[in-house]
Amino acid sequence: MCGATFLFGGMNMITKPKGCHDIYGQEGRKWKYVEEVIDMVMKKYHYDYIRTPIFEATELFHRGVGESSDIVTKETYDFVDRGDRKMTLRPEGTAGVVRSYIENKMYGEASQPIKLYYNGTMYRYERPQSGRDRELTQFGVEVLGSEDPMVDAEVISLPVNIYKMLGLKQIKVNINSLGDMESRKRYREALIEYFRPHIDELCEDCRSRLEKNPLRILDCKVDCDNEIIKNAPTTLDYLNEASKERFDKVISYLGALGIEHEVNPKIVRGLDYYCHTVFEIEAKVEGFGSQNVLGGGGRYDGLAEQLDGPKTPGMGFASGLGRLILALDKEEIKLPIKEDVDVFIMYVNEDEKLNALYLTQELRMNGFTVETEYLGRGLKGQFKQADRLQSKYLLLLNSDDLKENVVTVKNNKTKEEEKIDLDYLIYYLDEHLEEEEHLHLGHDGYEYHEDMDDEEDDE
RNA sequence: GCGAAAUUGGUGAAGUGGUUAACACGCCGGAUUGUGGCUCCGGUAUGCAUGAGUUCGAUCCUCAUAUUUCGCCCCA
Repeated sequence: MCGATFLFGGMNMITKPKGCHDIYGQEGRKWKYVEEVIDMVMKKYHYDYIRTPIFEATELFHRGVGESSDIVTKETYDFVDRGDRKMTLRPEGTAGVVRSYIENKMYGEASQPIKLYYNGTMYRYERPQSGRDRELTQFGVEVLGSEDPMVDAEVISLPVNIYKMLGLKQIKVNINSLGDMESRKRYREALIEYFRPHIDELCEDCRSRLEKNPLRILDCKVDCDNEIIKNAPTTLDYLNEASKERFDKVISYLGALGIEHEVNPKIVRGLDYYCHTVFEIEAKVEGFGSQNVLGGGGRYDGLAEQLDGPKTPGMGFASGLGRLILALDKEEIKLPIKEDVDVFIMYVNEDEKLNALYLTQELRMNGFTVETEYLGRGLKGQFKQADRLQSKYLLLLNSDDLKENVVTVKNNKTKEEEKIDLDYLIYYLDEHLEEEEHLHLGHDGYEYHEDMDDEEDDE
């Protein structure tokens, strides 16, 4: 009694860190399901799973992601370890994967290009709000070693197809090209020249962006209706011939894949390593909030070299799992999550309990999902519990029956029950549960939603 | 980093400067001594985010802190 008061009333309860979440129960099942779909699609696209450390040397992110991005300059979780090494919890996935590619000399592997996918937590010290957490889960891919524009199209199609497969409908793909390094540099200079005379007409934030990251002025929300921004030169005006051709190919390949998209010159992306193709996928569903970018990515042909690796073209995307699930919720998409139990084993006395324990293991080892009683409840309570778990069959153990090597098996839907010989039990359950499976098959499993192939033109 | 709102049991919530803080759901028990899901009856134990202040007295008023939510910034 005192203990309870002490624990719950007296002390400050320890809570989860700001901007983090405990995911469990129905929410946990949703995450698990979505991750299963991701794994399945990645397998079909033949991407290899990679798992890199959650923390890396701080320098990796400064050299990789870039000094001008906010993510690195003021949003990282940094710490010094006991050996005085400067470490950082990864704020994004690409830098670590490319580091691993170089360190493990994957460029030397026989099978090229290297196609990798990851799914893991990232950390950013930000002010939390809807769709933005300090610990976030992202899945994504990196393709290293091919500069074929087809790769760009494939990488864009991947998240789009995952979203569609999950049933998401209201999404929009924005795509743009920054051009190669030369185009990008020329554009940046032109942009500064263009904005400099108008600097006083822009908002305060934009003034500070001018030298540091002028591309970002383009998607300023304060000034988005400002004529100066509307009339600013776009990246596309500054593409050289080769870059322009390349971009046209990406667009045409996307068309071949049936991926609806819009060329939006305002998409510039925040991370320094991008060149050529950049894209973002927005959730357009009502009431989603301001953090509506589900995923994005682009090409980063210079990154490997910047990290002291061989010059290697790269293309990737990252998508926020939390935001994806938020979008699924907002579109009220029911995921086919199965959580029901095949068999609930009921018992009352100690002798029956021993048999229950044995049978529980036996059935589990034979592939059934089995639950039993752990709290010493009476039969009434056990029936209730079995219903809560939506158990398909009930096993009632009875000392007298056990002497004759039989148990009562009750179909919890039809309420029919019969006594089954223990030696025959597994065969019996197998047969009866299989019938149930057939009924479910239409609703379960992964299937394309009808609108997957026929796109409407509502743009 | 800046701005706004919120925080009442296991859950959803109503409410008040003053003896026992509604109601509902859930859970546990009983009616039904080993066949439940309906119904009826009872129970759910010093619970109003944390800390300080004002007051004879605070869940309520004030301040601080934490967390959550929403927006800015930025991003997935």
